[in-house]
Parts: sequence; C-alpha cells; structure tokens
Amino acid sequence: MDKTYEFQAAQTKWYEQWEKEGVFEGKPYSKKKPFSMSLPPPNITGNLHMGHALCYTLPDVLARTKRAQGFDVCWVPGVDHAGIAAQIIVERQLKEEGTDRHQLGREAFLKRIWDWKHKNQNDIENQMRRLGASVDWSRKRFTMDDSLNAAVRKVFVEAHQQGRIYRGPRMIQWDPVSQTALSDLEVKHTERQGKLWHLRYPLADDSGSIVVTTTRPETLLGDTAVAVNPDDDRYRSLVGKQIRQPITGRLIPIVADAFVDPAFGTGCVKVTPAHDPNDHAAGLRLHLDSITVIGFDAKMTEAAGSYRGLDRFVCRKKILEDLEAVGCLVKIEDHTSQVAISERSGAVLEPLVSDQWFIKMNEGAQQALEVVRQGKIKFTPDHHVAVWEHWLTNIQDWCISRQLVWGHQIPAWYCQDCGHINVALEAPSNCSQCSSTKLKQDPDTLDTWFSSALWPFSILGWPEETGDLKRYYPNDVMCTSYDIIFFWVARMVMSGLTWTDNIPFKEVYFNSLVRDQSGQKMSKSKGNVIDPLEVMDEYGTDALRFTLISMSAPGTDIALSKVKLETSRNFCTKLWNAARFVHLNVDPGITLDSPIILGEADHWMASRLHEVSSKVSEALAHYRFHDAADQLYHLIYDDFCGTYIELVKVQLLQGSSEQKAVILNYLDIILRLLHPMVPFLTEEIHAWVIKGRLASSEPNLLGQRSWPSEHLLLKKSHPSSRIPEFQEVLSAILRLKAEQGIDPGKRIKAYATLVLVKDFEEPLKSLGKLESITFENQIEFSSKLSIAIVGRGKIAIELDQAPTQKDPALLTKEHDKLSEEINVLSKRLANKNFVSKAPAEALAKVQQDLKDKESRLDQLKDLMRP
RNA sequence: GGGCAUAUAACUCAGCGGUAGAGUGCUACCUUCACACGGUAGAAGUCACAGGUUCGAUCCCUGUUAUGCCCA
Repeated sequence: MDKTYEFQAAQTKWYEQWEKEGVFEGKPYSKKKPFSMSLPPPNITGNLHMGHALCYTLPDVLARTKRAQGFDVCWVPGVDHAGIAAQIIVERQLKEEGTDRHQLGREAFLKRIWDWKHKNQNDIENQMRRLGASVDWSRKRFTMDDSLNAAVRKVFVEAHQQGRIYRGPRMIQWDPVSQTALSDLEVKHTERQGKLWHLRYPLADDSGSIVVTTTRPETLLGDTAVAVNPDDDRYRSLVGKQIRQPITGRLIPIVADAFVDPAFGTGCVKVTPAHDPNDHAAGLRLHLDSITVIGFDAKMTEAAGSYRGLDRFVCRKKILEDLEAVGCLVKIEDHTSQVAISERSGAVLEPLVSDQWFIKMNEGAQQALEVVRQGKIKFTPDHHVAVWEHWLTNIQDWCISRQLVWGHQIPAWYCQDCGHINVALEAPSNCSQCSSTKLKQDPDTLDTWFSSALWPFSILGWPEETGDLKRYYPNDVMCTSYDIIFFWVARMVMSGLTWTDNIPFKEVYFNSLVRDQSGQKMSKSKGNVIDPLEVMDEYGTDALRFTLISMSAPGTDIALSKVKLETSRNFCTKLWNAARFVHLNVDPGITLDSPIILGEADHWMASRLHEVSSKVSEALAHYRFHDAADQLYHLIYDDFCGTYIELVKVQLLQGSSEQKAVILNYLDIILRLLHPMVPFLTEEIHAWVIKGRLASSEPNLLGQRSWPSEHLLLKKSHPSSRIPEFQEVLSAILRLKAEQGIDPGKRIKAYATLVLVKDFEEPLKSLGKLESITFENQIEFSSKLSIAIVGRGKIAIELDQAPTQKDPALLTKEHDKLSEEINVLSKRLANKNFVSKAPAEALAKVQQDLKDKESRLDQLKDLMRP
C-alpha cells in the first residue's frame, strides 16, 4: 500500500466491478424487501454540476446502506429531454452553420437533436458513474422513450376525455426569443430600474383631463379603459365618463375596480386587457374589449396602426415622443418595476392571449394537499409543508403546450374541414365528427415537466401492469432539491394520485442548495462555480462525497469550500494510513474468523463501534446525513486512529494472532459502516486488507457485504471501560509537561494516586514518554513536583527544579472558577422550588457535581497550602 | 404585500429545557518506527436584541432588528 491514498486509480476501477457484478441491480424475484427510489433525471444539455453531485450522493448513501441492510434496492436512473434548453442549444449550433430548423424541416431537425442527445447522454451517465451513484443502469430511462411516450399519450387522451385537459384562448406568458408559451412557474420576476410615466388623457367632453401612470406606454395603443379605485374620492365623480385616448383618438370609459392601488402613481391606470394579466382579469370582469397590439414576434401588430412593425421597445420611444409632441407627457419618475423574464432565455416576456392547451389543477391539488396533511407523504425538512400548502391552495391551471419541436408532440389532430379537434392515442385516419381525412396534427409539444410528472411510475412501465410497477411502486423515497418542489414534486404527486390512484412515493427528502464558500449562489456570471468533476480530480470523489454529506444538515444550504474538501481528503488519508498500519502488521494467515481474545481497549472499541453503528442507522433513517458523517468521523479519527490504535500498538506490532484478529475485525466493521459514504476508498482498502481474509461464504466486494450491526463483536455486551479515565490521566501528564516546558520526548518520573495507573503503566509510559509512573497513596506538595488534579486523584511529574512561576497563578484561577461553580450549584440546591420540582435525575446530577467539585477544591487547596 | 427560513468561537456550521460543541484558522511545542493530508497542549462565545413561560431558557412562546429564499 502506498503512503497516501491514490484515488485516481480506485475511482475508475471499482465502479466497473460493481456494475459488472450487478451489485446495483434491482432483483424483483429475490426474497428481500424492496426499497425503491427514482433519480431526478439530469438534463441532456449539460455536465454534472454541484447540485447533481449532492442530489445523487445523498440517496446513494441511502441506497448503499439499505442494500447492506438486506433490502432489494431498485434505484432507477434516467435522463430528461429538457425541451426548451436542448432546442436552444441545437438551434444555436445550426445558426453557426448558417442554417436554421425551418430550412432543415421538422424531421431532419429532430434527427439532429437525437444525435446530439445520444452523445450527451453518455457523458452525463459516465459522470454519474464517476460520482459513484449506485443506480440500476439496466433500468435506465429517457423521458422520450417509447414507453414513456405511451404513458404521456394515455394521460393526455384520458385527461382530455375527462375534461381535465382543454384548449382555449387564455392569457399566457409568451417568450418572444424562444417563440413559445411558458407556464407561470417558468417566469422569473426580477426588479429592474425603469420609469414611471405620467400621461395626460383628456376627457371626451373636453371638461378636463385625467393623469394616468404606466410603466409600459407602448401598450396604450391597446387601451380599452382607464381605471381608478372605487373608494378613491379624487376620481369618484369621473367614473363612467369617456376619455379620448391622445394617440389613437379612441373613446374609452373610466371604470372603477378594486385592483387599482390608489397609492400607485396618480392612482389612475390605463387598462390594456390584451397585454397585462391584471388588466386581462379586470377586462373580463368589466366586459372590456381586448385589442392585441403586440404580436408573437414582440413587434407591433396591424392594430397598432402607424406603429405596426416596430419592436415593442422602439415603439415605446416613439410613443413617448409623440405624447410629448401633443403635450400629454406630464412627468417621468424613476421607478423600480417588476419585470417578468423567461427562466430559460432571459427574454422579457410578453403577456399575450393565445390558444394553448391547459390542464386543470384544482382536483389534483386538493388531493395532493390531503395526502401530505394526512402524513401519507412525509417531507424532510417538514417546514416545506407550509410552502406546499401555500402554493397548492392558490394554484392556477397549467399551460402545457409549447411551440417547440423537441418533446412529446401533442396527440391532437385538427380537422381541416370542420375544425373539430381529434384527440387520440394514435393518428386517426379520419375526423370523428365529419369523417374528413384532411387531418393535421398539432405541431406543438408538451411542457417537459408534463412527462417528468409521470416519472415515478412511467419508468416502471406504467400504463402496463409490469412486475416492476407492482413491486417498486410507490417509491420509498424521493430525494430532490427543494427548488423544484412545485415544478416536479407537486406535479408528480398530483399525477400519481390521478393516474395510479396512489402516492408516487412515501417520503420526500429535500436536499439543500450548494453555494460557494461565502454562501453565494454559484453562477457562471459570478465566476464562483465549483465544478464537481474538477473537485473529483483534485481531492477525490470520496472527499467530495464526504464533504457534501457531512454538511447536509436538513434545511441548511451548503457553503462549499476548498478547506472543507481538504478536511475530508485528510480524513480519507487518515483512515488509509491506519488501514495500512494494520495491513503491515497483521500476518496474511490471520483472517476475520480467526480466534480472538479481547483486552480492555478492545472491549471499549467494540462498545464504541456498537454505539456508532446504531447512531448511524438511526441518523440515516431520519435523513440526518451530517450527524451520521460526524459520528463516523470521530469514531474513525479520534477513537480508532487516535486512541485505540495507540493503545493496542504493542499488540499490533508484536501481539498474538488472537489479539491481531480483533483489530482486523474492527477495521472491517469500520469499512462496512463507512462504505455508503466513501465507497471508493473503502473498497480499495477492503481489497488490500480484508479481501484475502474473508470467510468463503462472504462476497469479495465490500459493496456486496452486509451492514455490521449483527456482528457478534457488536452484539455481545462489553464491561464498562476505564479508557476515558485513562485518557484524562494521559492528557494531564502531557499537559503538565507542556506547562513546565519540558521536551515532550524527555523521559521523566511520574506519580499518581489513581489505581488505574497500575493497569495502564505501559501505555502511559509509552504515550506519555515517561521513565516511570508509580502509584502512591498520597502525593504531598514538593518543590520538585508539578501536580495536577484528575477526577478524585492527583497526578505529578518530577522535575529537576522547582515548577515555573505560572503554576500558582493557574491554580488560583482554577480555584476561583471552581469556587464560583460550587457557589452556583449550592444556591440551586438551596432553592426549595428546584428541589421540589426538578426531576430526580437533575437533582441527583447537581448533587453529584457539587460533591465532585468540592472534592476537587479540597485537593486544590491542599496543593496551594504553602 | 403574503409566506418560509436563518442569527451560536475569527470563519463555516452542528447542538440542546439542567456547566457551550465540531471542522478550519490562531498560539506554543514535537520531523517519536501508519500518517506533517501527522501529533500534543493552549487561547477563543453576554448563543442577535427585548419581554414572557419555567425551579431553571442559548433552546419553548411573543415582539423587534438584520439577512436569505419563495410566492404575488
């Protein structure tokens, strides 16, 4: 074994082995209990980023642990077709080649994207392998696989029959760059510095004028009213009068509606039902006309008269100039306005009325609320329930059609003769209404999330009644990032309840976001992106995984930094070296089932292993990944490497086979406990140290071995241990030496009034670098002794001269502190309320504490006497 | 505007109704035969602020302030 863990080789070697042995495959015909998960599919558009790294590492810990604990784990991976994002990328490529998708034609363009998809899918899948994600590749899915497409079509057709899916003109958010409609969730509201324009609109009867405020003057071409708040006394008398719109000359009414905020601008706004969601709603309430003046290309339409053909923002300038020319531009104020932009393209969206497909959400939302309220689906962290409630109780119908080529094409055929819409699983030969054969399929595709919403069951073969579906559905856990709780989780729950009459999963674990070291969100524009692929090269996959796991406290975002990665890497190296030490000193003939003899340190280590293995199981059962990682870190670093190996060094170097076999077994247990978090390192160590010493019935790969909680050494009871007391004594000796400025390596004499030193003479001498340590009934103050108090006894080291001056000062400080603590405890015991109301345990503890401290103070006074 | 979080050591964060914890950093010392990606010892906190509940509050409740996120 090398002196440090060379992770590069191990990282490529072991995944292949696991895959080859089928370690990760679900085995539906096994007698084991099933444990199933589906993986949030990454986009085909990109590389593995830190969000994936976290989102795949945590369920991997669960999967590997469950597998070891005897479950038939089925964790299905896949890739998502990412409609808009993928199409944007390929269209960009075409542009560079001087062509576009319209020249290519639909079929050729689709082929082009499929080719591109095949290459990318391999990349991202291999990156997941590098990360160690133990998914079942034999079941991998793509959101546009035939079987998934069949599921999509079935849902669409049935939902349409049931009236859940409908088509109609509605106000939607239009992305003029991507040339498609978007759902509300794909809209990001950002604040931008803009202006608030005050415009004078004259009354039609020339009796005066009214000043309206707007952030979008170009839409005034589509104004069909001016609105004020009904309770606004300033304008009450004007309601019902007509306005002559200064640019168009159109006569429009002044109306009253509660949606107008009297405090906004002049409290008087223009109403453009065709280009603003609020105005649209008001228009419907008040039966106003709707005039579309901006088209899908974000240019002014025919209805804009002389402004037609202008870009909407160019038109804005022109309108303002024209308003100024007629003296109707009253005032311009700076104003931060909310701008709706496309999450994907970044374009400023245009609210437009358009014919689109929608799916009703009410019923599904009600059911989704119920199953979470009733605890049928459990969230961790559970505060996401509140967010869930809020969104689902205010839900709108979902616009599912996209004007894209890449995706599931909508299974609807329009009759060119009678206009009837034929919705069917397969292309109909003629119209169901008029029998015409002139049918044309809707060219649009469905929102990518529409197919994602079916993921947990479509990947298992639904709508077919497959064996996988019966065995692995509902999934046990869904691990995902909280920022897609609505996009994905809510829609999966609603779809699951609607189409399978069942919840899609029993528990949801929401992982945090990974941020940079100062807590900033990672983004390319900020240049603070930490690339997991680079990290895996530089620090090792194991270090990356362990870092992410140990920082995953539920509900807290992760501020990732190099320092953290270094800590984890150092931890890996520490274990590597301990294993190497064992490897070098345990003869090959000694195996895991060799006879064993336990000494005091061995008993202590066994209890620690037992304690930690239960704590880790418990922590993982509650998704307390950080807790599990912390337990293992201290078990391995402090207890195993720091204390245990030091204590049994003599046995390891020159002990009996029975003594060495114990140490070997403990290393084995540690590897099995840590393997789910740190799979490559532990498998590599296992291959070096353990593999050749396994019983013949045991599998050769650590990834196939069992969770060690049933290990005989852990199950048997162990006598209570004096190791903690030993540690205190050793610590006191080292402290005394350091305080007195004695070379830590210098062998000196020590004395103690604690019986313990009789049994631990050798380790104390070797670890404390002592010439001798002798038990004494009494240690008296002496000019050549430096004395410390440990528990109820004293420890002393012998010096060549009197102890340095700082000694008495330290004693005084400790004396004062102790006195104060004793004072506090005595007061508490003197409090009748405390004595009568506090639980017996608390009372006993205070009494014991007081006794200990008083005894300690007595000894201190003894030391300070001269 | 509504909602959800967070505030603990220099930094990043755990934790908990009964004396405040980790990692990193810092200080001093040690290249001792697994490991300098190491070891030993040490310094370091009014647990944001103000009330309340309690025998007892860093922890529970209310309010305030600050920060972050989500929804409109």
